[in-house]
Amino acid sequence: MATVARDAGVSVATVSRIVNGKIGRASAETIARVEEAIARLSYRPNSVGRALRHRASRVVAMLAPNLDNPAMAAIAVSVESALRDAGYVMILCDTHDRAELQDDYLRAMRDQLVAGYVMVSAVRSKGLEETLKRGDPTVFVARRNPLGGGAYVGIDNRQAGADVADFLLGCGIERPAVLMAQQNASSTSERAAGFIERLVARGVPNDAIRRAIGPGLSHIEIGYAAAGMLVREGGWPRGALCVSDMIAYGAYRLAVEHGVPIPQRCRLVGVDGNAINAWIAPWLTSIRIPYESFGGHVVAQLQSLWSGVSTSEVHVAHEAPSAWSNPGAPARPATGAG
Amino acid sequence: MATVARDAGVSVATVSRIVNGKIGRASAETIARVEEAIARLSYRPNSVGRALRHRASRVVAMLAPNLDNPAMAAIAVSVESALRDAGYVMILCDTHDRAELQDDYLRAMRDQLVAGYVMVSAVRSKGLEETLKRGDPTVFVARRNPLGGGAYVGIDNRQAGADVADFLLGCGIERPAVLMAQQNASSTSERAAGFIERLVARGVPNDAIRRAIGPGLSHIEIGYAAAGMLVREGGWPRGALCVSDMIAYGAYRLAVEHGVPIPQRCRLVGVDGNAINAWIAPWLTSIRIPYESFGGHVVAQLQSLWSGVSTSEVHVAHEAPSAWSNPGAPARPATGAG
DNA sequence: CTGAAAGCGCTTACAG
DNA sequence: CTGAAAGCGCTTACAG
Repeated sequence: MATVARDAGVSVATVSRIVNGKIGRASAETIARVEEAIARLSYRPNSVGRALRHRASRVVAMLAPNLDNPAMAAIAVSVESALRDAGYVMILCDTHDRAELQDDYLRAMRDQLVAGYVMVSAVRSKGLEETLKRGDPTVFVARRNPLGGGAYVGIDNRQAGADVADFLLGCGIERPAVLMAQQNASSTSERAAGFIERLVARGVPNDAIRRAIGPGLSHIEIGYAAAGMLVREGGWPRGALCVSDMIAYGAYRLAVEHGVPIPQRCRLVGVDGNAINAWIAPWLTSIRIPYESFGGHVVAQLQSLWSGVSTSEVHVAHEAPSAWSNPGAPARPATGAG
Repeated sequence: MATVARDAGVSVATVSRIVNGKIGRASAETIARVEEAIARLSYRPNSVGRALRHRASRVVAMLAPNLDNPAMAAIAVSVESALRDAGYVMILCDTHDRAELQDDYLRAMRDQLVAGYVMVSAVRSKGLEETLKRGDPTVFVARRNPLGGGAYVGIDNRQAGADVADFLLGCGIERPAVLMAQQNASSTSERAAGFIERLVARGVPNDAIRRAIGPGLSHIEIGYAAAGMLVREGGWPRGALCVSDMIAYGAYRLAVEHGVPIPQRCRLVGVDGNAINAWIAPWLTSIRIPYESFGGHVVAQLQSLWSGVSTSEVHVAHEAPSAWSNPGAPARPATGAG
């Protein structure tokens, strides 16, 4: 910047103003000279100097568990792209769903003077509490703030669960089961709750709804284990809600091992609608969550926080349960007929 | 830091030295006092101030196309974790395989004073040329430097292709085909080349090897399209190399639509060995690339570059073609018997 | 309309 | 063994 200033015969203050578009009645001639110097020297403002001065960078931290999950990857892609359009870049932190790692990252990100935090499926932790208390701009995605309150982007999980209940009942499956995780996140437990509530409301006896709860953190293994428990304690159900697509994948593997045809013998309904399903999981019905639209909402929430506007939860609409459809064609909503 | 200094009754220079462990014969008493102050005030050094002074941050930029590809996600996870262990954080830039976006990011990352670049499947571009000319620490992953030279981490793609040729021949499939992408990356074109070379070397007439080349950027759609071309021009082959798992997924979809049983009627062999295959793609044989080990190699390469040591290419060993195996159990290498 | 100066948080020769 | 001072690249009240 000093070089540009010298080259253009002005002060660095002037260069700074012009670079930042703060040209309240600046002389057109000066502007031209400076811009010419900038171009000639191919000068680019240094983000770090700027960040130090502002005490905030144009970097946003995204903390997420396991990118291995296609749903997480989809969120990351979407948020990254939306941030970029808004002039920010994203540091990706893989927390593996572990509180200590989350806190390590939270600290490291603070040292980076990040402009905000995107917490995907955050877990409760000391550091999260402090971040929130400090008032740092934070938006929660997919899983609500475990400490309550705060900006949030996600679907109405209870409704999604209810939709699956309606769908399975509509398929003539009168005693569907539910496969879920032991470590309960708000999102998946709400799906299960909404599912069960609706079944009960429609006349299914509460104790006729079989619940299988798999241990661990990996949803795919949870699905495999939960399906195993379910089958051991009473055979394959005719249909089941898997609270995430990954859980459905795990259950599928067991079905293949048992030679149980899916979906003919047991209809599995997942939640996420991973893009890959349309290619290699013709057997899966899933509630699609439009993760590709999450980025825009997350950035809007952040911008509200930055400008001091209070934010509320954003509920993105999910889609009806649907299965296999033609590539390129719009998703074919499954009719109740199964 | 000034606060800590005041609190401990020393200068900021002293605090800085102690924070950075530069305690050449420092008085133990001073150290204790400073550390106590640091703890009391829960002081943490500011990365941005540090970066400005050093003119280099502890941030590494990773530029990758489409995280939607599980292989890319696996690389991102691995690199992120290895960087973290080395005290760095990772900015993730999704280039969508487009040169202009890659250049935008390269510029933005330079402004961030990133310590290095991890280019996953980079494309040739002006900005890449400049970055390299400038001598910025850069390591290429999966796809070689399109401009030649440079640090690289990946498998021996030619050998992988040859292995698939041996495998298919060993299955008694005498006229296997190959499905590949039009936009040729070094990695996938080397796989195809190694495959064909080996087939020819083992007596398959060159013009008996059917090659299907799909257009576009999305490997899954490339696979679908390429399979379509292949089938239209001579029916389903008895076996094929798909130069990536995603391409195999695309081909699989067409097979399902055609009612062609995979692998009985047509054995598909992919490359990547995505973790998900073991759960929902029992029909796929794949060469597994141990992406989980890439992070360590990438960081080692970067550290060499930082310390001015010249680096060479790192070739990670891939695994033999294998299919469906028990979860938790070691991958069962497929025998030639099919 | 523009410049001089202070300061964001840190590090590092240079003195002492 | 430790401190005063300069400087990394930028922004912004304050003067003029």
